[in-house]
Amino acid sequence: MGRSSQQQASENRAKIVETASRMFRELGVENVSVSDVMAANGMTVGGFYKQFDSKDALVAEAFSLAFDQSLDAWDDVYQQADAKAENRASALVRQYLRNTAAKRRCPVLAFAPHVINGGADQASVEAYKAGTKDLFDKFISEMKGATGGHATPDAAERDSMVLFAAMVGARAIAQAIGNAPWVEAIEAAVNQAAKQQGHR
Amino acid sequence: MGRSSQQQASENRAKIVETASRMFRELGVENVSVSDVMAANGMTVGGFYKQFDSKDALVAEAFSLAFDQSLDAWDDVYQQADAKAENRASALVRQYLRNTAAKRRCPVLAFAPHVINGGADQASVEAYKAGTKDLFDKFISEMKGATGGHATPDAAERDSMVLFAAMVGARAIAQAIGNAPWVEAIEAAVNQAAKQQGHR
DNA sequence: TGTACATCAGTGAACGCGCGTTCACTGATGTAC
DNA sequence: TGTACATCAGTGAACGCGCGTTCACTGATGTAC
Repeated sequence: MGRSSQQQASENRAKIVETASRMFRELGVENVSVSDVMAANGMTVGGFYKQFDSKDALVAEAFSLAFDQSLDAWDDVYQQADAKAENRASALVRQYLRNTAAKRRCPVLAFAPHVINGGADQASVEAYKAGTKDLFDKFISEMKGATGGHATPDAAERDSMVLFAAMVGARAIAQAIGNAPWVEAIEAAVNQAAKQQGHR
Repeated sequence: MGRSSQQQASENRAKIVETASRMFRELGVENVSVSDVMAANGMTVGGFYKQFDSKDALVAEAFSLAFDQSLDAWDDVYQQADAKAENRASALVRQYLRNTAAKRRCPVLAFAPHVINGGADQASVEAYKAGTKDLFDKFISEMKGATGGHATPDAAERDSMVLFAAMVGARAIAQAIGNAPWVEAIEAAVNQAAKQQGHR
């Protein structure tokens, strides 16, 4: 096991970021060690520091990747909704709430503990803030297309913001509580609100 | 420093739970060590295990206390709203979103990382689930008093659930992002929705 | 193109650190007479 | 009530463990001639 080629090293580096992004989303940053990430790629821990300055540096890159993937996933949902001539708000909310795959957890929620509790360095915090705002903007701007029956454009935008907060909140509660009738009722209510908002 | 009296020991135990509950809410369970809690009470770590079986046992008691305190705080908000003949939904949502004191963080959000990531034992998880459902029930049942202009009672209850999710989601985002215009816009939108829902 | 050497991606043991927990000990409190 | 002894709340050092990071080392890769 001597030196790897530059191309191989570059591929390994990219795989490490992808693996870390997935594991951080699934288990939380604090519950995934550098050794865990390296082992998941069939490598040992020492080599990590040839590619990254620190775990913090990996976290920042993993955050950015996760938000990019989420933005792409939202695009896909919108396109599928358009293809079926379906309400975009309803499709996105339904997909967001239905998504129980741990690997695809919403980065806004999955990374929040690391950001809130001061464990994240400046670059990671900025990646988190930028990524969260990008998702919010995508949600709000797409919702604007469905303002038809609203009293005013301002009212439509306010309703979109409430729906965004409700979508995130419902998912946060569902993740923490798990399957329970009252949680499913919240999810159903948010889905219903998304459906109605699109039709107004 | 020999043996303390039974009364003193009992008071110390209660203070430890109170301190732990406050620190867990403020900093997160994972970021507060048993030593931290004991030091905050002017004690050393060894004595902890004369009063508790484990950190997990303390966590479960601290969770229950935090939810009890939140329920009491919500009662206070309702009573103050009633005294001013103010909309209960609006008063609670405004207070919930305005509350930036770290010591009084919403336990639903503050404890979620510990529960979601598998760090919590069974007793703690059950205390969390029960406490969260209690807060939800208090919110929904009080909101039912304001169903006046709704199409159906079902629609009113659905709107209450959406508002609860939006309130929690808005607070989660605000805690993670901090002060930003778009976050304040979300909070304003949720406050507005609470005001309108009460009047319908 | 072939050769000699420098480079450096990856290895795996070791470091310091903080954590939850244990333990021998202390001495004031509680109890039996 | 007073005395002798057992109890046990709290002390503070120590344990094992996993973490992020460092380091001497390996040997295939990259480069200079």
